[in-house]
Amino acid sequence: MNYLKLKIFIYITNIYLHNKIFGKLAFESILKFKHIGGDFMSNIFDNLADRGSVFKDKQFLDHRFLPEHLPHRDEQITSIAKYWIEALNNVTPSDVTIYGKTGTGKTAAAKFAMNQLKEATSSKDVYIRTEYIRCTDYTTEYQVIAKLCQQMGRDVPYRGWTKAEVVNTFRDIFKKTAFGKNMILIVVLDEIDILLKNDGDGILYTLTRTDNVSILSISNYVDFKKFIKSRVMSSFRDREIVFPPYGAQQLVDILQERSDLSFINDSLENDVIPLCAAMAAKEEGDARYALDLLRTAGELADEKESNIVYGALVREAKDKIEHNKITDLIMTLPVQQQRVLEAILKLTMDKEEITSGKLYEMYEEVSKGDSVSYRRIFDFINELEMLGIISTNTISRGRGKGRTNIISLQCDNDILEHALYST
DNA sequence: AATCCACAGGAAGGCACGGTTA
DNA sequence: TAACCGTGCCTTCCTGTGGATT
Repeated sequence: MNYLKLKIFIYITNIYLHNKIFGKLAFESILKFKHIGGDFMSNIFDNLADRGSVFKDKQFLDHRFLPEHLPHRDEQITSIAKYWIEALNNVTPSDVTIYGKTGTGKTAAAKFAMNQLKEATSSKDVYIRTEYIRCTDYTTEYQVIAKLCQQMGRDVPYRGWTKAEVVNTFRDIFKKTAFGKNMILIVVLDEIDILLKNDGDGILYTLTRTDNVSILSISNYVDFKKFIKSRVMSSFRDREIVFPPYGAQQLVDILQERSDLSFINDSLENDVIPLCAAMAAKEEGDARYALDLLRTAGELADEKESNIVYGALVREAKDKIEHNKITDLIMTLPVQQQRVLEAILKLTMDKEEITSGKLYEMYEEVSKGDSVSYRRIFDFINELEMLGIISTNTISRGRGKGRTNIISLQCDNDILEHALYST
């Protein structure tokens, strides 16, 4: 195992050095060439930039871009504001939970509300702080609290201290605030389900038991509360706000607004936006996906040196996005999980029905001695299912035949094969 | 209704690694 | 330096369970 890690390290080091040496050489030669050539050759970046584009400014199509106005989310934002308004009267607001599938504007709405609150605070005599934390980046209680301390100006190492020390440092912030006023802290925990699944409900226990802290949790799943034990649940009395998926017409409105900002006038054919909206509406009203489609279609138009975006490009963009999404996902998976996929792929090609037991046999064969336990593979299977690469169906075949999972691939064989063996 | 298989899946703990503190 | 601590990755051990068959 250590040997393997060493090998990977050497491999990465080689790539790094290779890039460093040859990358530098190539870069220098370009510089030199330009110097010698004078007017003969202009800068390569200018050349690329000079080529026509359907875009004015792509950044508005990024799902992270926060527009000044969020279409069709007024109701939800108002709900958040109704709870948070307490803070302006120097009362800690109640905890709020936001549910909704991906791309329903949860994060945008929360950030929007944060900004609005900040504006409202400036004219009032209160001290309110809002902190946003994405739980995919900070996956344990320790990390979240440490991050909160850091954002509020306390130097906390990201390892080495006990949990209690960090929590005490965090609580200490509330004791001495600069202005002699007590501070109200609103913590936005985005994708909290990941944190709870990973590290249990300790974070909620700590935060709910700290005075003047209000939590806004954002979750993709309605049932994330199953991770919260009753001792914590009793002090986490939250108000729930649901973000329904966008309908096709609502997506059209969103896309229209963004495309006016990002595309050159008249570069979109009439059917492009409705098509993106319809496709994304099928994907559970995912606005992020709709924006991706539109941007990728535009990029394809640039690639083909077309000065308009037309319907067929949207369909092409769809394939490209799917393909890239799966390939990226698989290539960044840990080695053992890739082996599980390899085993599933082999069994699929043999047209065998894949049960957990059979899969483990094949996995052991694939990994040639360097294998992990069955229990571990079982967790991998669940993780792969969460990622949507495979699907499982638990069935029971009765006396003498037992209960098992039937596993099947959810993505195209060829894409998987390509992604697995190209690394 | 009882039975029984092949697992599912929870709990707990080991270990290496990278960090801090005294 | 030794003694701690959090964390990711993994194993071991264990109990729970759906439903066709008996």
